Amino acid sequence: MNHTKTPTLTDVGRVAGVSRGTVSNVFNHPDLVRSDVRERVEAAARQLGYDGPDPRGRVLRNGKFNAIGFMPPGAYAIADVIRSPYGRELVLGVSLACDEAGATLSLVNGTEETRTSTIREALVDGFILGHSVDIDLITSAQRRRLPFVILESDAGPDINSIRIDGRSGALMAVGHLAALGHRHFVILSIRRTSGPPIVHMPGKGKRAITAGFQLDYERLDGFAQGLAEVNLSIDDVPIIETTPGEPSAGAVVFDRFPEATAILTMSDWQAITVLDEAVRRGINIPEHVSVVGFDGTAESARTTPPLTTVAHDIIGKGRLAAQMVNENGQPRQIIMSVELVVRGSTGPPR
Amino acid sequence: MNHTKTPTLTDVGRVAGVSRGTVSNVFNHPDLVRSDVRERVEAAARQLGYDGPDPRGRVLRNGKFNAIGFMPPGAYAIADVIRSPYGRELVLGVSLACDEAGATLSLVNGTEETRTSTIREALVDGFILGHSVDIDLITSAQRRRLPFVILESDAGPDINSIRIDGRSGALMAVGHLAALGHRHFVILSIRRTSGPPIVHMPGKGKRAITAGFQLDYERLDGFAQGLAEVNLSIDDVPIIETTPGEPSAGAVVFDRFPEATAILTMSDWQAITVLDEAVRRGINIPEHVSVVGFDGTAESARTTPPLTTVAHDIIGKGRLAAQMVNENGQPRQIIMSVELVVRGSTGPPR
DNA sequence: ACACTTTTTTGGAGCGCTCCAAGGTTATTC
DNA sequence: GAATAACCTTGGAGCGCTCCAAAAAAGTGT
Repeated sequence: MNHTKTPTLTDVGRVAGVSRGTVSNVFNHPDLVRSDVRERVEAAARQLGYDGPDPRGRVLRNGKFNAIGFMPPGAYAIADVIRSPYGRELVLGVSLACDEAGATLSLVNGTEETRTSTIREALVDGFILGHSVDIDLITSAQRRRLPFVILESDAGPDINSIRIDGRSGALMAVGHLAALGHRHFVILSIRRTSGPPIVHMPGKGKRAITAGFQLDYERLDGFAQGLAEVNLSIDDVPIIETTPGEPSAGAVVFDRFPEATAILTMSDWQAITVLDEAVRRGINIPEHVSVVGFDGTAESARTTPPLTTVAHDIIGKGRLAAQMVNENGQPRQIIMSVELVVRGSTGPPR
Repeated sequence: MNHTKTPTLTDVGRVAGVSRGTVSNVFNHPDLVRSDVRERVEAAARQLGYDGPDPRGRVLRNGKFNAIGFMPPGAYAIADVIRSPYGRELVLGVSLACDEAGATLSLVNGTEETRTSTIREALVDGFILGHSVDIDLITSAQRRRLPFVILESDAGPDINSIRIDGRSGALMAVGHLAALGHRHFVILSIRRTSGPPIVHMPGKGKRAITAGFQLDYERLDGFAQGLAEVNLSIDDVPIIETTPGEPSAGAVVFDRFPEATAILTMSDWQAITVLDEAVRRGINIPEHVSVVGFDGTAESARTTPPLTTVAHDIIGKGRLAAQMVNENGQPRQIIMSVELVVRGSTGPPR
């Protein structure tokens, strides 16, 4: 146990008989320093156990952290992001871009209350904010005068955002199923609060939205439009609001709506839990019921049967988000296209 | 675009007619400040667009980042960690502990060359180092005088480490298969460099280890011991060194070693790729061949059939690692127990 | 050996903050 | 209304560093 305080540039300089500035140069601009001096300094550093300039001082002086922060939306924690097939693919993309830029990726958590102070205090040069329009968060981020990008929300022309064309995706999903002949749908929408699935029986008006994000409304809109195109009304379709990954989602669908032949979801994860429940019950997919996922995660290709899903380039989205933060240019609003990937989980109705 | 420089505590103080220290108190110890003064300061802050003390100054003054760093081992990048079922579960555990401690989780990348400088410069109060015994990295971390934990490597009594009892796990895996009657094994060991699977035909001596980590040797040892207990020699067992996730692993096994009835792996991910290949070929598991995974990831329970695997509490390990870093107490070496979870991927030989 | 150029080294300034001892103010008590 | 206690505010010190203008040293040419 060594209780002397950790050495600083000045200490090393004293031992080596040079000034603080020279020691700094040895570590940051070695070519500026005569080689014998450099060696003397290095020897002194070694002797003192000095391992290079303390990042704290450097950060204050340079004004940069060389890190970008990723903050999950709403009530989600980083752990939820990692658990989710979509979330981890997104983070993967971000991490790739950080890697390329030589930056660190900080995963910052924030409960509802601490969120804004986290934004204020995070040691980052910019932020990626998960799909959230929380106005407080945005003003907080703006105050900090750091570049940031919002995912899956359009916050106006002054704010960087990247989102997918979820409405078209939803439309394509319905179109595909309708073309196969389906008339009996169930929609799994995303519950943004914690708790068991909420079943919204057919009925008029805005249902299924306890506290939705923009992407939820868009997809629901797309579903509605797609249904309208085949002379069905979303008002006649049951909507189940469920947390992705919630294992009981499938059970609710099969128990409550046995007549449904097609299940529309808003995430692959939801679709996967439905598939899991189908296996448990010996229900054949797609013979008995068709299932469509959303996002096109890597997992969607590996299920049995592989999932038909509305895919987009999640990794690319994460990567682009990180690049936008790093570049810190004019605000852009990017809408990424989606693609219906038809695989084995959809077929004609029974 | 506002080109005046960002305001500081002093600026706010000047506008509010109080000292820098009082402004600091308003943000950090509001209870110490008379309420009318506090309001005046808050008004001034609002007017100037000051959003609280700059973290840069705070960090230098306080000496803490309130963050811990996670660095993947060897040549792996953060992206690889997130891709791997094991890795992401580990990070999940770390993130849970960080969340509890109100700390940020920094995912720090480092190529072979930049690794040590990354350690030197990362804005963290401590590190979790992936399963690696790289001595340079350890000295680097020690130099920085920050607490750190190494996973899956014992680096001596002065260094925090957490590892599982992989040898016993491997032993149990072999024991289980032998008890079922298996005599024809193939081992999938982990290739730590990139590239296609390397097949090591039966033969004496240390095979299958291009550049192994401690955990690789331990598990191989456990396999050897288990085989010896049923009068088999690991020297007679083919060993295939393969990167987890490498999709061709299964093909190599089935093509080259059709006589094998039991496949031992060192990770669930490897086992899962074998299962995938079996599906592709119409090979029934476990009727035709038994497969054992390693680690007991969440994924292992969801395969078809569910995977028999040597499980341990990965999330708990990540969480504990983060706690050890945060607590910064006496160095400890922790060995976590493993458990053989028998599921559907193992059965009697054909 | 001197003037001049080039290469190295120096140390002050300042990044923005929090701590803390000391001084100032207000409230309470007798 | 003075003495005492409780509460607030102040501003110097210092965290460790990098930048930069200027000084010093080394090199070059005549």
